[in-house]
Amino acid sequence: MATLKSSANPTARALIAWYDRHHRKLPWRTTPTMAAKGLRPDPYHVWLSEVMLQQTTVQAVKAYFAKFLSRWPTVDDLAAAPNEDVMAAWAGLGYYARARNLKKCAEVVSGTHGGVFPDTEEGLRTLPGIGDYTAAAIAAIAFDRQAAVMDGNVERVISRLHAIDAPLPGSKPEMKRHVAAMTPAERPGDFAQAMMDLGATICTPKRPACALCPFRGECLALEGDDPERFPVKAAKKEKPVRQGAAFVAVSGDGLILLRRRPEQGLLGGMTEVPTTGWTARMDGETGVTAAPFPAEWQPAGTVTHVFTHFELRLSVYRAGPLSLPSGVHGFWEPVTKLDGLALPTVMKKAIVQAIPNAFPTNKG
DNA sequence: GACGCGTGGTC
DNA sequence: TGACCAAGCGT
Repeated sequence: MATLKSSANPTARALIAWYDRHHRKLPWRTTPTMAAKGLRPDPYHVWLSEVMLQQTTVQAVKAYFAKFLSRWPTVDDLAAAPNEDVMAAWAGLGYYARARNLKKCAEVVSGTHGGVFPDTEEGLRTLPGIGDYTAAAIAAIAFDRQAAVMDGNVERVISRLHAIDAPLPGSKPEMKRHVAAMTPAERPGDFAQAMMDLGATICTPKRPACALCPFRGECLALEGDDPERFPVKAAKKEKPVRQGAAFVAVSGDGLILLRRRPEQGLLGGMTEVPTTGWTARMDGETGVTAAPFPAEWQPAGTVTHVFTHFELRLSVYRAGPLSLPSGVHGFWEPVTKLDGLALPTVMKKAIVQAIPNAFPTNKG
């Protein structure tokens, strides 16, 4: 793993030297040694990991990455998979539009590009679910392109390095210019991953380990003695509380009533138990009177779940064992086979509230 | 440019 | 313990 040529800027050289010693070993990566020899990671692996990592921690992604690769070893396999299988495999990871776009993207790459990913930032940028960050990351990491990669980690590093007082997201273009100016022609993929590793392990949001940082001699935020002040961000809005009811109906032979949510919007395309609308106030029609069918609905407690932009308090009602009512919208599934379904976490919570042992393999 | 969009970990 | 945050994207 040769250090960068002296023609590269000294900041990038210092970072790459740090990365060669301290890089994280992750399942979707090749080592710097391999990268330096020109060995590239599989673009399918890079793409899959990058999409999963959007707003999601490395720890949470690892198991999902392994499961997807095991089940769909190539982009063609994923393209050929049923939507429902992909949504079920993604269940629990959140931001389900990513899974819908993942499937669409696989279909385009497999059907239109012969199973080969575009090898430029511009080409990648046209694919579903691939935005500015992901296009640059795949281009740099998988195809050795000199692309400026900027995610939340990089924003933090850059904002501190230059002590940028202007708040995000307005300051993004300025930061992007700094990243582009730093990015070397040699090993741009390792440079990008090094910036992100630095942000994740040294230049952390709280209590950064500045003494160990390869930029400690040139960091303006450290010089100003308060690195934690950066990045400056616009104030965020407070989260409203919404309320609703969820109905867990179980038949005499152990079937539970489920529905599929609309493709668009919150939890789009995922499976749910019947619920009322989720509104600011619990009034009139939003209570037990809005059950999917008449039955002796018993209160089973409440579940609280925090989404990105609101907090949900669900009153859970249970009915059963009962004989299957007719004319009910939805489908009935064995309570013993819920694990294979596309149930988002909030719905698992509601089901567990009514049926404590519904997911015996999970904590509960 | 602002908003909608999940979840689990951390302190 | 509640607030913050994590390899953002689409509209």
